[in-house]
Amino acid sequence: MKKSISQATIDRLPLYFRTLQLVEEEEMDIISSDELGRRLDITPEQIRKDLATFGQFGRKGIGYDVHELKDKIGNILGLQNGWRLAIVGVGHLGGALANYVNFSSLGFTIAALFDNNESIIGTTVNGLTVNDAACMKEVIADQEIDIGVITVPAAEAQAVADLLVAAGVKGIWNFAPIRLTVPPNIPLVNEDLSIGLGALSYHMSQE
Amino acid sequence: MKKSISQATIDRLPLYFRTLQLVEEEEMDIISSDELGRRLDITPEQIRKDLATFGQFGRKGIGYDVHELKDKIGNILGLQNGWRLAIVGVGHLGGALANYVNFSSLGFTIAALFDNNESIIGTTVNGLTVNDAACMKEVIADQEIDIGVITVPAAEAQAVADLLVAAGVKGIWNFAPIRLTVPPNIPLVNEDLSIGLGALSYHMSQE
DNA sequence: TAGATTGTTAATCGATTAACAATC
DNA sequence: TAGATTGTTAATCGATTAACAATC
Repeated sequence: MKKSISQATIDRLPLYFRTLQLVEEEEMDIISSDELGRRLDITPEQIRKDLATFGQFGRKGIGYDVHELKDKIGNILGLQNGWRLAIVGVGHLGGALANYVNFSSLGFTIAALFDNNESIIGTTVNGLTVNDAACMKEVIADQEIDIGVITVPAAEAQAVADLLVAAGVKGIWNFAPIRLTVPPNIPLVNEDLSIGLGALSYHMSQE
Repeated sequence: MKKSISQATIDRLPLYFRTLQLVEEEEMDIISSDELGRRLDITPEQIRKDLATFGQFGRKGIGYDVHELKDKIGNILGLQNGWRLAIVGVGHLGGALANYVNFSSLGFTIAALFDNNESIIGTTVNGLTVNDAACMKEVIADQEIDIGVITVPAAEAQAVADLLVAAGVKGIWNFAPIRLTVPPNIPLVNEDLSIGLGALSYHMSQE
């Protein structure tokens, strides 16, 4: 299972997947690495190299079957698992994510919300009632949650991560701007907005 | 001006900056690359290499002056410019960003909001009145906006980018899941949530 | 002096790009 | 057959890691 695929390759797969979804809606049946690359600003060689990591998906002289390639990439990414998410911290960002529609097109379901603020617990966001964070263990088991999304302040994030791991989530998506420590078998992805904004500022200063 | 610093290095600078801010609050005056690396899960060699790209900031046998290094990195990132942001698209995500507090600690100011939805125009979010997107050019000039933040649906994102560029913004931070085309002198950073979520799903599927 | 730690050069590792045979 | 396009190997490029002299 440990084939050591480069993170750069993995990070491009969702882009391929999303573009293939769009291409599918345009009712194209075949696409070349050239056309896919043109749409994503990625070289066709790079795309063929990425795909070759996982097998042979195309036909020489023809290109790739759009439906088939989309499904294959979806399977590589594990989207068929239909992962269920719980958002911990229903502030502005957590609330926005609870309403984010693009998740469902990738096969994810937001299935539970948590907060520890009395004035937020019990309210309804996008059809889901906000649970008391104290009930995390039961609700996560009950709702068969796979992924914990952390949108609490940095100071509380590690404690929330610990609770989520104890409750049995299989992965963590962290929006708090802090390094978390989790067991090595629990994948963790950090979404750090200050990196992008900082990089933008840097490039704007170079002109 | 084109020294071609690696993007990987640039992306780590905001992490260094933020950690130095925290260390400063702890009233530490000196920090070693070892300690900084421990806090960020980055090797000390990597940190010294990154910093060496921009000059000599430390003292052999001693370490780095926390205040001085923080200021130097802030200047490299251009944070002293006090960039002013405008958010276009005050839906859930745009609204969340408008309320996001971490921006100000990096020296950014959210100075204008835009939408084209009649029922949102004129409302107040975090103390700012939402402007009609039709007035973008005047408001952006008036408010001296530097950065346009795009939080509209993918289908509208390119048109918004064109408007922002025409209005004179110096950089674009794009949250719409689509590749935008902007003039080469306008830095563009894409914030694509499906990459992180896709990568998380991939890693969870490998266990 | 001994210990600590930087800045920098050299070595290694890994990712991207180029080239092209295979083949539809 | 001629043109198109993949899959894969080789070449290049760039980033990280290791090592260590300089020096506080």
